[in-house]
Amino acid sequence: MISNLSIDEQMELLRRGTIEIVPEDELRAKLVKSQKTGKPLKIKLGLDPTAPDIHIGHAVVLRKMRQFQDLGHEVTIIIGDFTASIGDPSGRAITRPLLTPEQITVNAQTYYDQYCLILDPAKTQVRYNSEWLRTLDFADVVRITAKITVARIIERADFAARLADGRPIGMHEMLYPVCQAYDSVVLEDDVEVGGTDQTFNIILGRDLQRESGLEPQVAMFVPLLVGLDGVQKMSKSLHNYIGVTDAPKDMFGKVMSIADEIMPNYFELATSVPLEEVKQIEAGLKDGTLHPMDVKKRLAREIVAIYHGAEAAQEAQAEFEKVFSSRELPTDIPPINVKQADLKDGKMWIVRLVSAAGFAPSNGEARRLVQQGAVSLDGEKITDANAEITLADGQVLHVGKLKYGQIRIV
RNA sequence: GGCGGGAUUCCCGAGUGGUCAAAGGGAGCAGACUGUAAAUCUGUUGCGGAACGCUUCGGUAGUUCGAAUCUACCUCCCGCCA
Repeated sequence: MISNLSIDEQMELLRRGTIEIVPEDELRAKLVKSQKTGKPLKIKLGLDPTAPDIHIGHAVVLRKMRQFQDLGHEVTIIIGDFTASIGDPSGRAITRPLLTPEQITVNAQTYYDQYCLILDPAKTQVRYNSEWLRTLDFADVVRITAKITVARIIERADFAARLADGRPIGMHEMLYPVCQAYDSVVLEDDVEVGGTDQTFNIILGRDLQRESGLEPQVAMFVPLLVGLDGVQKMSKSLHNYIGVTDAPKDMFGKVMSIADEIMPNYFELATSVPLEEVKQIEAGLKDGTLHPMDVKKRLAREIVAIYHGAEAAQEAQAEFEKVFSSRELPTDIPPINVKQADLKDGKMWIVRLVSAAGFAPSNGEARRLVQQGAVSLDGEKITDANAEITLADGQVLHVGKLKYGQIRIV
């Protein structure tokens, strides 16, 4: 059912959190046509099944897709299983390693499970681009690539940069945007949504559709969500992400660790808090009537609630306040199993305990942590790296700020 | 195909025979201060129950009392010319 909201209202909704819609009047025209004919628009989203975990940065795009679905349109997810064997050069300074078919299958399944948290499965179609790309023969490839010039390809920012710096570009990498553009030709989609790193690829899709006699897709760009470090884009490989399947308390904690300055950004991109309210919050932060920490707690609640529900969000906040504000022990402390056989007269070397608990990757690291005062047992700090500690069931080992474990002698 | 340049630790990057587990910066980790924010300060960042012990400077084989540093071959990358 196509929404009967006015086109202006729809545009208003869809514009939220986008950087650019190319071109905006074409989107409007498509919406008008769809409303008149009752025929839903086809919205395309390409996913590269490389990182098996979806984080709230990806969610920005997915949530935009969800809006389209709520307005009655249809989403097609393209799992780039074929293109993953090329490796998306987007934003990459170096050539990506290739994935095996097995990895791709596993990742694609994980993806599916995760984006169902955001999208409406009933209005989501999933296609694998190997379906059409694998069957092309070399003559087809020549015919397609003949429509694109080399100058056009190397004007792409990351290629240009690599060229200038003397870093290698594989010929196959130039084919990546071509494949993605060809997906749009096959799909005959109306709109493609993507992060700004997809600018070139999506625009190329427009060109190739036009060249192929189709009505070109509208390109919608959403900003890349900045990661927890506040500097680089959120990404799994940079370890600065919040996964959509993260436990509520982890999600909450991660949000609390972001820089104050990026809060408005997160409100706009990662929550459904009305834009007007976001503006008020921003103003409140500026004139000091709102305390940044309170605002951040609200933000954390909003985000956790999207993926785990409001109740879990409340609990996560309570737990957070308990552990970090009141400095009490967390509710659930994972056990550290210590074998009776590893004890000598009931004692264990502190360094071994820390590394055996998995709190340090090596004894050297564990030793350092002890010496730097990061380790305590039952609240008592241990700084002697040679200490032999008498262990008992139920003692709580605390390392650094975040790591807790409860001794269990087995 | 010809000629030239290059590969160092998580990243960048110094290091041209011993004083090199390898400067400096980034990033990370820990501590202090805090709001698990930022900023700042301090310490730390190959392994090892730690001994000047072991393993590391693209790979292999050498030269040498001694190699990240010299030689040969190999692999990969870059540039210019064709």
